[in-house]
Amino acid sequence: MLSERSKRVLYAVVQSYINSPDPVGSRVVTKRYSFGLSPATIRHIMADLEELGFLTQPHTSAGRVPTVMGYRFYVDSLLTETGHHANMEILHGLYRKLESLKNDIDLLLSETTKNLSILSHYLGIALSPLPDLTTLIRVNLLKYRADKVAAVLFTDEGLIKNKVISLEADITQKDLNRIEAYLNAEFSGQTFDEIRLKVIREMSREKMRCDTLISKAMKICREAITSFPRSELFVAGLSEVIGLPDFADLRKIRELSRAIEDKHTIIKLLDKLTVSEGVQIIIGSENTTDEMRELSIVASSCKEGDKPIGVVGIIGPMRMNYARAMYIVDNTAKFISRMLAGK
Amino acid sequence: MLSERSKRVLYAVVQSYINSPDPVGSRVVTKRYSFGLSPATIRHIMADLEELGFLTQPHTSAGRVPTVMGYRFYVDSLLTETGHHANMEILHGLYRKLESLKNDIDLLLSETTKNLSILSHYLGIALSPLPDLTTLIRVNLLKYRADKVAAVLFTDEGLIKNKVISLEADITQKDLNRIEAYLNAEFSGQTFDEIRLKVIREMSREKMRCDTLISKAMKICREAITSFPRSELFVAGLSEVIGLPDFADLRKIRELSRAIEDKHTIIKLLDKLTVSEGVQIIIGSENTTDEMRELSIVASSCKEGDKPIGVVGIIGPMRMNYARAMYIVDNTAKFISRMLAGK
DNA sequence: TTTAGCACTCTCAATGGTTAAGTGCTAATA
DNA sequence: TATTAGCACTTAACCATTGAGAGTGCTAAA
Repeated sequence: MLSERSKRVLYAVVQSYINSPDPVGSRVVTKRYSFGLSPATIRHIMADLEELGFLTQPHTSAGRVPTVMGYRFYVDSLLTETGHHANMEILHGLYRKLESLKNDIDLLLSETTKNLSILSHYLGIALSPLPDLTTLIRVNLLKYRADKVAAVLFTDEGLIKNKVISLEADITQKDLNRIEAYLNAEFSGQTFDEIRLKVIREMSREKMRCDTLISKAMKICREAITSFPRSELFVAGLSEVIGLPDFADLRKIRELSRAIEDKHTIIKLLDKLTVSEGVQIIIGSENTTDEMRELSIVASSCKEGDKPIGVVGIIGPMRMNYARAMYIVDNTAKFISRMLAGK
Repeated sequence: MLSERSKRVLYAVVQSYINSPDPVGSRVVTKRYSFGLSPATIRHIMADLEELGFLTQPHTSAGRVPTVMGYRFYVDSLLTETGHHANMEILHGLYRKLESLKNDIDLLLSETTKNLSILSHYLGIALSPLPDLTTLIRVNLLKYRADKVAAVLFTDEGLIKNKVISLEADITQKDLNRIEAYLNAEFSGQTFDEIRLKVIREMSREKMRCDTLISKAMKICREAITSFPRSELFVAGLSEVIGLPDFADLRKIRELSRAIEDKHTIIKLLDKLTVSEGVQIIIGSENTTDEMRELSIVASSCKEGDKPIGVVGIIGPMRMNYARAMYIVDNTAKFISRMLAGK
């Protein structure tokens, strides 16, 4: 439907615009990219591309700028290309430093976002896995002061969380040990989601039987699990983004920083990407979220074996260096996956 | 040295400028504040105040704006005033919601920063206490996978931290229990600082004796303690600050967000305030830090009894509503102190 | 099908004039 | 002597105008 020549022109326009934020006119296309055609011809082609929805002009006498469709075309043709062998030794240098954080996923992800933002000059983001899908390996209950218990939850992701639980009544460590054994027997190996359900069911039944030990166990379990932090979002590099010509407007920065503070919006977006394979790209209004309609996301999920372990990515302007971003995100995700696989 | 009349004028100028960001001229002073003097006289006084360094003009034909000295005068006279009884029921409403977080200081502080920024429309900040001064209550070591140990550290601040430690050799839970008992006997009740020192001394001695159990214990202890997170900084409300007329300039926002990302700068500043009593105010370049030379800090430390538990505060422009900020920070600090005291 | 030529449109930067605010100074006043 | 009125001066901010420059679409010729 699109002639080979039109494609080449479109590609050139997008690339030129990504390189510098000036609307690109017919002249620069002929000059910088050797088509062997005059500006007039290019104009014709560009007019066609505009009619088809790939380009727009900010105003009548300006050059053209890609639309979401235009970026999408560009990105899709990037995806079919064979891997970019840009030389980024820095990347490996940076990630080598992270090896020592293997044991602390939160810290690992938070450092990773910093790396992402340093490398890309955009916003680095990372989402730790949804607790629903992580499975519990073991619980340990430790008495802490008279009426408080620290529950230590071990999960299959190397993630360990603790939570202090207040009890009305005093409790002995011995009782705790029995509760602990019971909880482990009952719930270990199951996902948090399953456990949540079971606890709710059990609790409604327990009311009748009134077996204090088990009901206490359930109470502790519920406290520990319901308060288990939702999947956590790490963000870094806002200062990189401020200063980009695309964010010259204060309002845009404000919107972005609000989105970062909300976290909710971004988490929902990334959540969808947890399961998908490879680098995912969402361009501008492809995003249904309103705050994101002028931003693009390049993200990839990390896996430990088959299990999704989190999402890492970059948020930047639509006019993003997609090739570079994809390269960075892809390698980062692979690096983390490999590291967590223990290799 | 400053006549009573001059003081009143200076106070009026600062207050007027805080209320709206226009340089204040002699006319508005006479109009809004009833001095019973003509603009000409006020001009004389303001010229004197400028010569003394309390005021400046942005340009020849503009009104006057307070200097750091001017703000300092204003704030100092605020401090001598009796408490402001502004009615802020919202404040108490907000903080009631935090009661449930008593058991998780990190979460508590992070929510507090949000409250601070909502209430003040400036940047809310909170610093968790320096680990050097917190004392260890107990250690528990839990085996986790074959060659990994989870160390759970209980401190006197309700703060519980865990840390996964990788060992070269396999170890049984039984050995762990003995190590645990040893560590508790040796170190419980001491500050992290003291423990750090002891461990270092012990380790150099251990090399000779080569008692594997103790040397293992020391290794674990060092790992667990040295990696104990430094005092953590929580920040919220950047989007509140963007949009303030004082931050119309993109560069300022960029500087601020860089300072937030660094954390280091702000931590160092707040650290000094940990020990001091009551609300502390640092205005603009009173700050030796360069990034902060156009910002003011209003902060107060929280105490549990005598023990400093952290610092909460607000960062905003020099042209800050100090009275309000002081009120908010003071009450927040007191609220948290009270809550942690168990009342 | 491509291209040269041309009139048209629009932004951007510079210009200049006007207004309004606020000052400092001087001289008169209480 | 302290205060005030009056006045000339300075400056930023606003507005309209202008011209340059860039890029377009259209038409007609190659």
